[in-house]
Amino acid sequence: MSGGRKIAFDKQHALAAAMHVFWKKGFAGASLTDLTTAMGINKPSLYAAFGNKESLFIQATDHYVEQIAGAHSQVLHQAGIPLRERLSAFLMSVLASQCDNNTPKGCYISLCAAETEAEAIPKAAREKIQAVSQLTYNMLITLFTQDPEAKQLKLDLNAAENANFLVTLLHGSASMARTGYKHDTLAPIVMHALKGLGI
Amino acid sequence: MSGGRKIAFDKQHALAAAMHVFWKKGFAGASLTDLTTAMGINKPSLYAAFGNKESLFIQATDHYVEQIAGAHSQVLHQAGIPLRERLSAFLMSVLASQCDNNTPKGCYISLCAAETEAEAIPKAAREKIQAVSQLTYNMLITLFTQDPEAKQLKLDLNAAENANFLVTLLHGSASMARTGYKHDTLAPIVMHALKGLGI
DNA sequence: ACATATATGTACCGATCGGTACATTTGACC
DNA sequence: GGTCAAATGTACCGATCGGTACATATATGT
Repeated sequence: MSGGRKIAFDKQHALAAAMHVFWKKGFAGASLTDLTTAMGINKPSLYAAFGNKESLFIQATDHYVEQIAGAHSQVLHQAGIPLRERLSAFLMSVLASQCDNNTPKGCYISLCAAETEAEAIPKAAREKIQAVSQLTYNMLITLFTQDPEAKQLKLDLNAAENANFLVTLLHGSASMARTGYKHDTLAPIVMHALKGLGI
Repeated sequence: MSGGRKIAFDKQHALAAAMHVFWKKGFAGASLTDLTTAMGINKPSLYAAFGNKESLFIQATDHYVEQIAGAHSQVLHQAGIPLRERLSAFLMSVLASQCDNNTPKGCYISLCAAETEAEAIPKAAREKIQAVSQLTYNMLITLFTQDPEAKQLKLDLNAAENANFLVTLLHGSASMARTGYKHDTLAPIVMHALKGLGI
C-alpha cells in the first residue's frame, strides 16, 4: 500500500532527545514545549510518532534501560575476573554515568520513581518505572545466589540484604550526583560499599 | 496602634501543613490549590501571612529542619554511649522518619534538592535547599574529627569520605523509602553502613 | 497528471498555573 | 456607635499546561 509524505526526522534520535529531557526534568516536569524543542519537531509530529506524553515516556524509559542502564550489567559477568573486581567495576561504571557531564546528572529511574509518591505521574508510566526499578535488584540477587565465587564468599546467605544495600547506595549516589557532587568525591563510596559487604 | 480583624488560623499549624505538601510533592509539584487546601486557608490569606510560594517554601524548609531533621542529631552526642551505638541509633532514627506512615515517604530535602538540576525551582529556594543539604554532612565531619572515640577508631583520618558515605546512604534510603520500601527491609542497611566504616 | 495517504506548521481548545484586585466581614480603639 | 485597619472570600488576570482541528506540503500508486 500507498505513499504519503516521508517522515522528516529520525525516530531514534528524537527518542534519545526525549529521554534526556525526562532524565533532566522527570515526567511531570517535562513540558511538551521542552520535549518538542529538544526533539526538533512539533506537537502533531510527536503525537503521530509516539502517541501521547505518557506513551513517549514509556518508550523513552525503555530507551534509557537499553542504552544507558543496560551497559553496566555486562561488567558484572565477565569471565575470569574476581567478583570483588567485577562489583567494583560495576559500581564505578554506574557512578561514572551518574556524574557524566554529557548527560543529565543522576539516574533517570531514580528521579522518576520519586514522582510516584507525589501522584504526579499516570498509572501506566508509574507501573513502567516500578517494573524497571526492580531490574538492578534482581540482577544482584541472581549474582549473589548463583555466582560460585559469591557463594564461596557467603554473599548468598543474605542476598536480599546485600542487594538492597548496594541498590540503596546507588540511589544515594544518584541523588548526590544530581545535586552536583563530582565523580572524584563519590568514588571512595565504592570502597566503603565493598567493605560493607565484607569483601 | 490600631485593630483589625483577627487572623482565623494558626500560622504554625498552617506552616506544618505546607511542609507536608512540599515534602510530598516538591516545590514545583506543589500547586497553590494543594497548599491552600491542606492549610485550610485561601490564597489571599496565604500571601498575606507567608509572602509568596517561594517564601512559604523557605519557611516550610526551616520548619522541616527544626521539627523533623533536627531531632536525629541529638542521639549522636549522648554522653556515655559508645560511638558505634550512637551512629546506629542515628541512622535508625533517620530511617524511621523516612518510612513513617504519618508523614510523606522519604526526605523533604533530598526530594527538593533533585529539583535543582531540573531548573524547576527559583534562586532563593534553591540556595536554601543547598544550604540545608550541607547540615548533616557538616555534623558528621564534626563528629568524626572531634569525638575522642571517633579519633581512636581512626574515623578522623578520612572524615570526608566517611561522611560522604553515610550521607549518600541516607539519600539512598530516602529514595527507597519514597518508592515504598518498608522500614524492616531497609533496617539491615545500618549494619552494612557500620561495617563499611570499619567499626 | 491525478487521486490518495501521510507529515508538517499554525492556530486553537479547556484546564490549571502563580498571583492579585476588590468588595466584604470582623475586630480594636476613641 | 462610629472609624479605621486588617483578614477573608470571590472572581479574575496573563501565562502555560497537555492535546487537537485544520489547512498545507510532500510523497507514492495508477
